[in-house]
Amino acid sequence: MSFFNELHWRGFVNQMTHPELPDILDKESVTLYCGFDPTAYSLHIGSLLPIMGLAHFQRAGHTPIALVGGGTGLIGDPSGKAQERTMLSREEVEHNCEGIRAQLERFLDFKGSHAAIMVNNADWLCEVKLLDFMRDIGKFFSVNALLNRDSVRARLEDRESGISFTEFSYILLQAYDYLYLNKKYNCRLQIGGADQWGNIVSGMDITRRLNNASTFGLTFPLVTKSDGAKFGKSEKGNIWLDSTRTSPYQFYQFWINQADADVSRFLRYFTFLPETEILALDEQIREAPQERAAQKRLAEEVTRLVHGETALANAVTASNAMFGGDWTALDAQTLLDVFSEVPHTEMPLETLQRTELLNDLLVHAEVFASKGEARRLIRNGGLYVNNMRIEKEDVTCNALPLLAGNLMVARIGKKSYHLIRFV
RNA sequence: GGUGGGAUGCCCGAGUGGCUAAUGGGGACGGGCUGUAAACCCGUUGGCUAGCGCCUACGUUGGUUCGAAUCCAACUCCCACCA
Repeated sequence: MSFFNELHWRGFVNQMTHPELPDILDKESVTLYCGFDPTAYSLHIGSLLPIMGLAHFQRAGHTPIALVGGGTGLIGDPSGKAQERTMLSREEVEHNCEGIRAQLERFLDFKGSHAAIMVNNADWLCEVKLLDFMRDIGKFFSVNALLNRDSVRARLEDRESGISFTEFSYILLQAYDYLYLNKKYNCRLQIGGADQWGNIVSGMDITRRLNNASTFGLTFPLVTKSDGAKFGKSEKGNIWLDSTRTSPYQFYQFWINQADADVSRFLRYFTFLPETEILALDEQIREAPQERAAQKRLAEEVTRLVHGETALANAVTASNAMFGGDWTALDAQTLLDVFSEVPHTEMPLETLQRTELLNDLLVHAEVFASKGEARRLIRNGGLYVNNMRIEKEDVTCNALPLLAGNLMVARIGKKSYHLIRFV
């Protein structure tokens, strides 16, 4: 399969600027770039598709440039944003850049003949002189055209939020990036999410005029879910790539829980598995959906890619223990490992001895916000301690044996665990 | 600036003197079924209490009344129409 056909088959192609782009990509080695906003210290899985995109290009012999938006991040891209954003301080942006730069480095190969390049647009955007910029770049942008852009027009029509000149001018900066990278690295392709189309086209336009170079653009689709909910969010918030924000266990669980209707698409997007293997997994989902072979494989591949082999192994062990396995006989260290992901309270052993009712203890450990809540849950049959369902509301603490001498594991419902450790 | 309307529990939204911790819907949580799914069914959804019950709550502050989310007054904020 040709490289472009593979991209297409995987569903990476939303729009492209030239119909001849597939040919060029199959015949020549191209330098391309994709930008990442430093809105936080970590990327979340919304950035995973463009990252995979860059990696695919590199594997096919093209040279990827990962651009960290240290300059544009000071302004803020209005694309797809209903409201003016709060500006981040220079220090925050700089700090965020360091974080996402370190993450991006894990996905690309910075050695070899098509070594990836990492750049930060603060390096050139911060050097540009205002009047030069307005004369050299601004002259080529028609305000009439800018006003017609979706991202701008939506904000103009909404009198409540409006748009500041700062965000209005954002597109010029991103266009300038393309111009700069074209000149310096002969970068000829920009890729990005579907919302980046306008920014990409503007960059191509200015590059054609000023560098007299013909360049290309390609966008990826917006990742959607079959139930209409936003991809990449759990009830607890964003799924981050940083293991301190979203633990490898939670990350693994996020993928395990994807719907049958989505998993095939996500395997194409977020793994490097070859077509034959993905088609085989599609088949298994049809034949034996209850096995969830595709979800397991998806979770395994993506967790390994983002967090590495060891973290994956731990996530799998913890998952197996929490869903089905009998962990009550495990020794203290293994228990602590398995439950290292779950909320966890330490309290003195004497608190246990002084507290009579289990309810009071669990409220004390902040497993429940109030005794009423605890009672309600027990009444509904949703509380388990050390893997045993609590049947009565007035169970006393001393009726329950501790695990490994000093541990108590409370479970609410099927999935929510809390570890209490007595010291 | 003028005139009208509104503010209720996580959200929407009923209630217009006692039967109202407050109908209903959504969401959330739990149970059942199942595949750690979807759909569906059931339950729970202010605090303390084993329970009787007690306390706190209907924008804020006062008032009328045996009794107020409900009536009155002032204040704060929102919305609509007019200028």
